[in-house]
Amino acid sequence: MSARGTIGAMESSSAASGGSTRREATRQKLYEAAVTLIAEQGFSATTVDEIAERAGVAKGTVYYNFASKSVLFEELLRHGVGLLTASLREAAERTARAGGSKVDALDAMVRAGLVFIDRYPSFTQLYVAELWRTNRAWQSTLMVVRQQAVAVVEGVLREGVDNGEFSEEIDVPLTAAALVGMVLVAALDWQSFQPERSLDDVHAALSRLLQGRVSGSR
Amino acid sequence: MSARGTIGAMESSSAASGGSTRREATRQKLYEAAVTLIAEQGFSATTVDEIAERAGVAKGTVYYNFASKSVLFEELLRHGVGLLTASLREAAERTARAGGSKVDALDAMVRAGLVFIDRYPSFTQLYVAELWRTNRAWQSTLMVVRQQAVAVVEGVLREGVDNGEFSEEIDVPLTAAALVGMVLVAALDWQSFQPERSLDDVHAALSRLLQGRVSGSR
DNA sequence: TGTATTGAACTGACTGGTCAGTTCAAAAGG
DNA sequence: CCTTTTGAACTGACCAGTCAGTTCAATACA
Repeated sequence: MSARGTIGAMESSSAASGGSTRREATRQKLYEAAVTLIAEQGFSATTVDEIAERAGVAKGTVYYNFASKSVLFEELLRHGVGLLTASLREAAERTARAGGSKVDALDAMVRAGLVFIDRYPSFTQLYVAELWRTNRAWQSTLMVVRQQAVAVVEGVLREGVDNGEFSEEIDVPLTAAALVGMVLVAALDWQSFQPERSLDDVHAALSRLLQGRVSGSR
Repeated sequence: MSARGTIGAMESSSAASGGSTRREATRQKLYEAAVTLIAEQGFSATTVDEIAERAGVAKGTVYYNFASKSVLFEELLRHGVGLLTASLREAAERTARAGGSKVDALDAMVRAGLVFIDRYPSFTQLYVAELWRTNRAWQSTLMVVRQQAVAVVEGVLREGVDNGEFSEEIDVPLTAAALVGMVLVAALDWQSFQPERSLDDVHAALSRLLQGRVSGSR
């Protein structure tokens, strides 16, 4: 229905390991249904019946394809963050190959982040909502997966410090977290409160902030 | 148990309007219990029985004091964000009175935000987790309350643009959201993953980022 | 002072409903 | 034929909200 993508388009590689295409297709529909419902309502408030209904599939099919509701959710998480990490890494490498600076790499990653959030807003919503919870079954999955994504940003920062482009005084992990937060919150606000704005627009505003071109007038 | 504060300590002013002290005290205990449980598990996964038990109160008491589970939650939200907004506003005014620049005001607000999150980590967690959900009963409460907080930051940015301290090209609402996000995510990460660090430490790192002292080496 | 009265605050067993997860025979699908 | 899907029925746990009854503390009264 929406023009937005669904987490996990990309396994055209179903030949390997013998996953049947039909099964993969219903799994896909289930992911898609689950991600939007859980983003809207939260995990506990979303029922398996709802997921099945939105996916246009019988309830039994859910349990034929996934061991439980939470397993379905965990696989969703792993899959989505995998996509994000790959996209960030690709952006960093692309600028590196083009001989760009580390600031350029950071900027490219900001854009990659925005593109991701634009494409998978529900997933992002759901991820943020769950990340800082404690006492949940999938806490560890979430931690692992978070570290993968943040590590890419940290890597670029560290390289920048090493080659003198960034100050030695910066706190790499904390700065990385802050940057991720900046993009995350700005993008979610963009989606929620001014969806008419273009990605370029948002990217430009964040670039400015990133490069300290805020203070100091025109 | 924890040294952390509870949302809403401060109504010692029970004399006015005849609010009984006893009732206020149990309300307080219920807030305290609810905020940590919901932060840990989410709204739907937290039962009223749990809240009552942790507050050391019978279930009926919850319903004597609040119309429903979600009303309890909404009042919690309103109360907590009220505290935050007041604190941000106070920080901005304090620097203004001391003749500080707008960057100083921003910096003071970053610190105020960190202090708040340090004091009420559960509340912050819960707030982030619910803010971007749609389809929820308290969506509108949340929006109102969010706008109050972000508006304070926007105000300072706008004044800075007006007096030439900030570039006219900055996008006020988006930059405000990005700044809030920066502090929020950095602070939550600090709490979750390196709680041993000092507030000053974290504040220094964010200041550096805020003032664009990241690129350009020592 | 001691005692009775009153209304607010609190209690916890109970109810009606919901939901995750199971099962299965039968029908596609390929 | 072998895999996958269907859909409906069922179970058992769990949970929000209710309500008749109890406690508390303040005030009135003797």
